[in-house]
Amino acid sequence: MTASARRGSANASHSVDLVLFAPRGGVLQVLVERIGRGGSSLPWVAPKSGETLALAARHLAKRCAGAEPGWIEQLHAFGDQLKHPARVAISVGYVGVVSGPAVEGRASAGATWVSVTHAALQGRQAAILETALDTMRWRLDHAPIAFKLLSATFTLSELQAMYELLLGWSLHKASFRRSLQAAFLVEPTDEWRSEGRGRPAQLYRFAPRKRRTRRRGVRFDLLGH
Amino acid sequence: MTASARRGSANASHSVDLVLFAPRGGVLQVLVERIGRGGSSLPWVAPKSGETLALAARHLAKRCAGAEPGWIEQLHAFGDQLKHPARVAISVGYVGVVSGPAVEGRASAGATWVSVTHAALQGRQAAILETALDTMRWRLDHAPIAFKLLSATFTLSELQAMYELLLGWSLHKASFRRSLQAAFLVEPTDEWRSEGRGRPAQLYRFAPRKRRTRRRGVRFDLLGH
DNA sequence: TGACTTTAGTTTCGGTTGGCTACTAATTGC
DNA sequence: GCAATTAGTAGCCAACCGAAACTAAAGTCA
Repeated sequence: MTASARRGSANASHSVDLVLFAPRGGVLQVLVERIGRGGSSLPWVAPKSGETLALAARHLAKRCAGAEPGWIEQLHAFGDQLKHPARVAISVGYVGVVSGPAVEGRASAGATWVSVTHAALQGRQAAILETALDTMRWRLDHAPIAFKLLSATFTLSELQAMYELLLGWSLHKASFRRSLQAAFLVEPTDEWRSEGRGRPAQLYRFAPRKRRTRRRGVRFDLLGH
Repeated sequence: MTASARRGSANASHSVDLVLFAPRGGVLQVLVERIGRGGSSLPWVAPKSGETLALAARHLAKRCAGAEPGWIEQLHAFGDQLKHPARVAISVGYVGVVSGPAVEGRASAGATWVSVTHAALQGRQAAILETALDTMRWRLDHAPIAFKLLSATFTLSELQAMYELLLGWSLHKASFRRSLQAAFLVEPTDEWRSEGRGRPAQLYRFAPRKRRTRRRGVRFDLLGH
């Protein structure tokens, strides 16, 4: 199936563009399609009439990555940068994450996993990628994105490493574990995993317990980005 | 000018829908247009070709409210609820705030300010309003929305009252002032204002000083909304 | 005049959070 | 046995934050 065949009408009014992130080889990578000489494009689709945006994005993700995204969310509508491969008036950006066996090897025909710093996107899609990275990183505090990228049971070091990979900076071990425990998000299993060197690590599972949400005051320190 | 005349083609591909908030009479109100019997609609427009989304939203706000919004921001693209007055495939939602003399009296022909709890919106526009309220409240921590709704100089009690009106709950006076001072956001003028009863209040102006942004750890306590 | 009310603004206390250093624990490799 | 490596914990300290209680300056009214 060619790229143009699966995109439907060439003069569609809008597109759904997908930024799909995956942890690969210890770095954060993004799925792009090669176009032209040296350039690349985000996967995109012109939704069929009657198909919801969210569903179109999920289908696109499944088709490109070969697996359901563990988390996916809409960013914005992008229309202020003109340059876009589909030449549509507006593009609705989605960001998602995916992991697992389907992501480990090479991507399917036409698609490639590349480091987020090496995605040669232009115009509107460059803006979409930038927004996607920002949004995913601050959504880490609000949605269990990192948990969805791990197996059902995992060590706390794996969890921390996943957060660090997604955030792009390192975290403090003791603080990480303390606030994790305080939030009642994980519960220990009675299994331990030995990874060769070093002390074996206990396995945990994601088991959030509902907590009362305290009403906070105004956080002036965050004002002005 | 009729509503249909200023909206351009009836079979446009997408619309820009605006949720405009204003502090009026001590409560938060939203600008709606009366349609049909008892129902109402958010102001919306079908952007001209070549007009950016952001600009279309700003022009719409100026036209409906008679003043430039102090803050305006895109929400999402909404397409999953079908019911919408423009019958377009997708609607790009914007949220903004406005205040001042143009907002004090009655709104211009066709438009009405109503309490956010009494806006009789349906389908897609009901979802847009709900998202707008959440996003605006959430953005209070990050953008100087409340400051833009006040005069150039204001008392700290006025500022706190504005935050409380926008948030919908009350704040603690001492904590509010302490974190405000710590963030170096305001500076005192040498003017004082007496409002009849009680001690006169000192006037402040919004004068943010750039601060180093400290890198935080992961906030597990926020996870799961 | 002087007590009372109203609004502005500050001080102090105590609990919670979160970064950091330094520690203990268990395993592999030599 | 001993160093290296990874897992996990303890405790200190500074920052933050909600609350109560305080002082300060104006108007109201007997």
